[in-house]
Order: sequence, then structure tokens, then C-alpha cells
Amino acid sequence: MSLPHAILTALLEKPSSGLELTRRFDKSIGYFWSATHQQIYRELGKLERAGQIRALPSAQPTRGQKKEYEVLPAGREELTAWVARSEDPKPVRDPLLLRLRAAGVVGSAGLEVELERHLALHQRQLAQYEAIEARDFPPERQSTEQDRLRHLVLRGGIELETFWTKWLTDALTGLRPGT
Amino acid sequence: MSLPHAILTALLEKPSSGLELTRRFDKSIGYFWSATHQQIYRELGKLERAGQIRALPSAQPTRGQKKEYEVLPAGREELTAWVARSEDPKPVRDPLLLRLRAAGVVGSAGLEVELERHLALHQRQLAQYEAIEARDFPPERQSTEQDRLRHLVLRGGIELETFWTKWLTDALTGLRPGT
DNA sequence: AACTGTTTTGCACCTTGTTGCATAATCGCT
DNA sequence: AGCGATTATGCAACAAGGTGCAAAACAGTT
Repeated sequence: MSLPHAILTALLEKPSSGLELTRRFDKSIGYFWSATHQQIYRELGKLERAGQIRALPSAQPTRGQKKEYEVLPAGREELTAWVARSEDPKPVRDPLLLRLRAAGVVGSAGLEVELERHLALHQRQLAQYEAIEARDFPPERQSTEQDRLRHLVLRGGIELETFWTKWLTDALTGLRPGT
Repeated sequence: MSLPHAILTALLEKPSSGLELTRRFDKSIGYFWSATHQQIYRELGKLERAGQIRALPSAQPTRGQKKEYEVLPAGREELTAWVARSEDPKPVRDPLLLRLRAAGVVGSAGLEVELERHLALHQRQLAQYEAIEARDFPPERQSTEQDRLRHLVLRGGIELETFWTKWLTDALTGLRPGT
């Protein structure tokens, strides 16, 4: 139940059309909440029907024609409430950990290549995040609360990727010696 | 597409009935792949129809009566292949990071309590994992590959929870000073 | 004006996960 | 034998996410 809130956040940052939203989800927002254009259009429809957003009056209701949305007061209230809402963290659900466990039962043949592939992917992502941090958050210059919050989110991404690279490295060295 | 493989792994470790599987998912397996009894029964049906598992002959096909399953050769082969299969890591999708971003737009009122609650939950989980590690993996005594793999999985859980407690602590101190 | 490609929106369908409830066997108690 | 709690399996309906494809508008080209 987070997609609508992701969309509300994005629209508050800047009113957009469905396609623009899709592109923004592919970039920055997608770093912690991914979504396809299908999900986005569907959700935009729901949010509009719920009176939380509306299409900017300029747009006619025909297909294939750009339609920009903005957030209505009800939508902003909903988002504000959601920020403070009590919601338990979901239990971890990671296929890679599961595969290690499976490897314990049927043998780890071929797993090493896959771990190396993941390691490379995570290292690449980590480098990308660090580049963003160097560009957008140079040391000793965060003033607004929004800046600090955005930086915290990015730090989350960086530390998560750091965790994966470290863990995968450990796994690879732990896997090689014995057979 | 990981649930069937989680079930195959569990059944290879020990043939079980649906309810027993559910209990094992609530405990150890659920630490990295959670599932409800509904999902499990549905998937057991599918796996049986696919010829990857079968009910132990002792059981009659009536409702409400225990039915134990074991893995067939086809199931073991499928699991072996899956361990080495190339499958990209899913992009991160975390509501809490999203909420920080939203807080940057509508203000972080009430967020602190929620972060503290999550911090406490993650600390508790971390302590639990560390207890398991101390009990099951005392230093300098891992011989079999299965032991080493299981330990790696547990280390993954421990380091993930460590990440969360650290990040949440940072977030809380970063949130308090300014408005 | 007809064509081709791109932008933009959207429908239909499928899989996975969740919730609530129904039903059958079993066990202990009296 | 009858009652109630527990064990065990399962159906139905729904919500969320994902894939493939269709279709309308638009823009440029000839």
C-alpha cells in the first residue's frame, strides 16, 4: 500500500503526467520504490476517483493525449497522515539467501558465478549512489530539513549496497576453500 | 517465483505436512522467506500436479487428515538448477525510505516515534539472531559445507539487522537537531 | 494527404501474496 | 455417545505487481 503515497510525494515535488512520473520512478524514486508505467496509470486513476489528485484543467479527456496531475488538499492530508502511521517492517524475503540455504541441501554447483554477478551489480549500484552523494551532498552544507532527509534516504541506499557487497565477498571466500 | 523452491528445500531437509511446513516457515525459513499456510497449501498442490513432489502413500485423500509430502527426483533437479540460475536482484522497495522522502515534502511530524519503534523491533530481531549464532555456530567448529552455508545465511540476517539499527539511529539523531 | 515513428495513455490477463471463512478429522473430557 | 477445543486442509475473493499489447494523438517526411 505504498505506491499511492510514492505517487503523491512525486506529484507534490512536481506536478507531472503519467509518463513523466514513470521516468522519475525509473530514476531517483525508483532507488527505493520501483513501479511500472502500468501501475502508475492505474493508480493515478484510483487517486483521481478518490479525490486526492486531479488532472490540470488544460487537458481534455481523450486517449493518447498528455494529462498532468496535481495533488489536492485531501491527498496532501493523506500523505501527511501516512508519514506518521504505525506500520511494521515487512519480514525479509530474499531469493539469494534462500538459494544459499537450498545449496546446503542440493549442493552449491554453479552458485559461485551467480554470486560474482550479483557482487558486480551491487558494486556498480554503490558507485552510482556515491557519485550522487558527492554531487548533491558535499560535506558541511546541509541546511534545510528536506536536504537532510533526502541525504538520509541516500545514505540508506549506500549502506544497503555496502552490506551486499561485503556479504557477497564473504560468501565467495567462504564458499571456495572447502568442497 | 521462489516459494516453490523454498518448499522444495524445506521438504528435502525433512518431509512434512502442510501444517508442519507452515510452522517451519514461521521459524527458521521465515527469517528470509515468509509464507502463510494458504500459500503453502496452494503451492503444494501445484508442485504435486507438476510431479515434483508426492504425498507419502500412507495418507488417504480426505480433507482434514494429515498428508505428508516428499520430494521426487524431478523436484530435486529443478531445485539444483534454480540454485545456479541467473536471476537479477530485485530493486529495493522499502516503505520506510519512502516515508522519509515524503516527510521531506509534507514535514516529518510524528515520524520520530515510528522510527524509534522500528529501531526497537530491529534491535530485538538482531539480538535473536545473535543468540542463534552463539548457540548453533560456536567459533572454530564449522566442518560441513551445509554448516558453512547456513552460517552465511544467518550472517546475512545479522548484518541486515545491524544495518537497520545503525541507519535508524543515524536517522533519529539527524532528525532531532533541526526543526 | 498518406506514411512512418514516437509519445502517451490505457485494457486484459496472469501471478503472487493476503484475509476470511469453511470443513473434516482427532483428541480429551465427562 | 456427546461436546468442545485443537489439528489440519482447503475454497473464495481480493489486492498488488508485472507482461504484453492496443490505440489515440502528434510530429516529421515525402
